[in-house]
Amino acid sequence: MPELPEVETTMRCMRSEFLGYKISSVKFFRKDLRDPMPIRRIKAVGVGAKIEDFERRGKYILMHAGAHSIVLHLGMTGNVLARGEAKPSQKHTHFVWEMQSPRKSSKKKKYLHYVDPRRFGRLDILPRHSWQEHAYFSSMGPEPLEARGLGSLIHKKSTGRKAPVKAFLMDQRTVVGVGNIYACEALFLAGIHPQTPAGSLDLGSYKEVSRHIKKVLKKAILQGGTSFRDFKHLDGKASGYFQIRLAVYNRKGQECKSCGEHIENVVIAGRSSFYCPRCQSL
DNA sequence: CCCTACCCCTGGGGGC
DNA sequence: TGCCCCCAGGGGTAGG
Repeated sequence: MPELPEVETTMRCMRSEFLGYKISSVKFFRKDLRDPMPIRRIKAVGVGAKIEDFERRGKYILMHAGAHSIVLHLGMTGNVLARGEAKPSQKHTHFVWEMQSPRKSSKKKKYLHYVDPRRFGRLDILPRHSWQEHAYFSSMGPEPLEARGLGSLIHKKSTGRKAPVKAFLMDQRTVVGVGNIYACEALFLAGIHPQTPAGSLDLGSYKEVSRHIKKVLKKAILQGGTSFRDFKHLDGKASGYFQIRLAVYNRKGQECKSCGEHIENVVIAGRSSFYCPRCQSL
């Protein structure tokens, strides 16, 4: 599971591999991920379509092709591979699409493999002209790296909210793309305790959190996305190599890099949350 | 509406 | 070596 940086990295890799390619045939090895996959529609209108544009919105990847947009979400363990052969290279490969180069001279086939052990991912196909109106997207918050005045936007939404600020930030209606890792990291950098009621923070605090959200996401994108076990680049190599130095996430009991205090762990809205009790006092 | 608990699923790691 | 329990980057839904 990728958060925004991993999804962005995957989308960019897909674009560089497959932009302008036609989906020439598809093979599915099961019928559902988290939901049933629209296999008939993919076969009916996806096969033969040329992918003219790639885009990321929140944690979704969009492949725009003709009158349709193919939507892919990687869930927690989804992964896209670009390979030279159709044969699945690993367990939990759920579909393989044959991709045909737009250049006549290139007769070498490429194959898009989708691998997802936990199958929390999602595949759908929507009308291209109205994809943004679909429930996946219609209530999404702003893109953190594009929105202007992000701190003010978030602060405005926080009015009256009693939920912990960390849960509030991870809600995709507040702002998209912030998952468990980067929510912990951004709150640490901003010196805010993750259990602080969202509505009790002032504009200045939200400006500061927003600044750190952007900083952390940008840095992760530059490094190809943070990851632990499942996120890989399209060539199948693990990107742990690029792993970002995390200040608090997954560092329970270890020393805070800023003050030396031990990092603590608490469950907030069902998600494991890490913070420094001295740097992030309530 | 707001908020939390629970669920979907497989696999890895630690304790015994 | 094996078993068992806990945990994991997301997000939808049910129910208080």
